[in-house]
Amino acid sequence: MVTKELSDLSDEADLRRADSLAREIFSDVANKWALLIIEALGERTLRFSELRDEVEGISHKMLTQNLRMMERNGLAERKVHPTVPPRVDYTLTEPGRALRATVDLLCGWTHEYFGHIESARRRFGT
Amino acid sequence: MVTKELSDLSDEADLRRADSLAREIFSDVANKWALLIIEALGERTLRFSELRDEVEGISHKMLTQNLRMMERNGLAERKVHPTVPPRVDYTLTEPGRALRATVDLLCGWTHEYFGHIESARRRFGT
DNA sequence: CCGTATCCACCCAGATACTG
DNA sequence: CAGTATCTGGGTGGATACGG
Repeated sequence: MVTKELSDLSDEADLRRADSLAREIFSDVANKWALLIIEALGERTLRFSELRDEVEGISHKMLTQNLRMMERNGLAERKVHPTVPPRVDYTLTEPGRALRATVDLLCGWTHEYFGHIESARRRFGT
Repeated sequence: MVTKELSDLSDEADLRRADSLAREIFSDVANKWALLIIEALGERTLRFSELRDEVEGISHKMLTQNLRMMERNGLAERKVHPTVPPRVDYTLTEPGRALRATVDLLCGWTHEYFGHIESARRRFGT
């Protein structure tokens, strides 16, 4: 790394930066569309339009926006085929696949506790 | 269950309802504040004000809002002590603790891939 | 201390239209 | 087909105030 002379002060600064970066990553990832896209991609590679069909209810805009975010964070790889009509494929990278494992767990949880939640809501009064 | 005579049609209807319910639960849970609150609660039981301090940056409003949601879905239990000043304790229920296990994994992921993400961003150009 | 209600500024997401 | 830009309404969350 660069410029690491005054260890005490810069260590604290590093911690703060790391913290804020961690929170930023968390915010990026902990949102419904991102997680649904990751789940949709799974092991496959899909084109933009296939993803659009796969992730029910997502708009063109939200899809591109989240795909950019995922590319930026190195979660997905974007491969452009210079054909006509154009074709763009998206695939999860290794970090993306690791993240998907946790998303799978979340989906599993939803399935497992579906009944609990339904009845909890009834007790609560919808 | 009630009113289940015409099996074919109501089965389809059930699937649709189950699906929309699943998506609703997913949306409830897949949001940054909910996940951070769950993580903050952990095994402990905390009062409202302690949670407020623990979950950095959350507003009074967002905290109550998410806690209500979690109570409604049976993820957390709310215990009011009729003292003065009032005191309200929150604890994760069993479903909530199960969910926390997946959140822990997500946090672990963030920590593990921190470096990957940082460098991916540099490659991308911030 | 905890909860709710009101107000309002801001952001976000959808719609639309246009490029390559 | 995929991506970008612009516009706009409605939702969202912060601030504030007040009640239990």
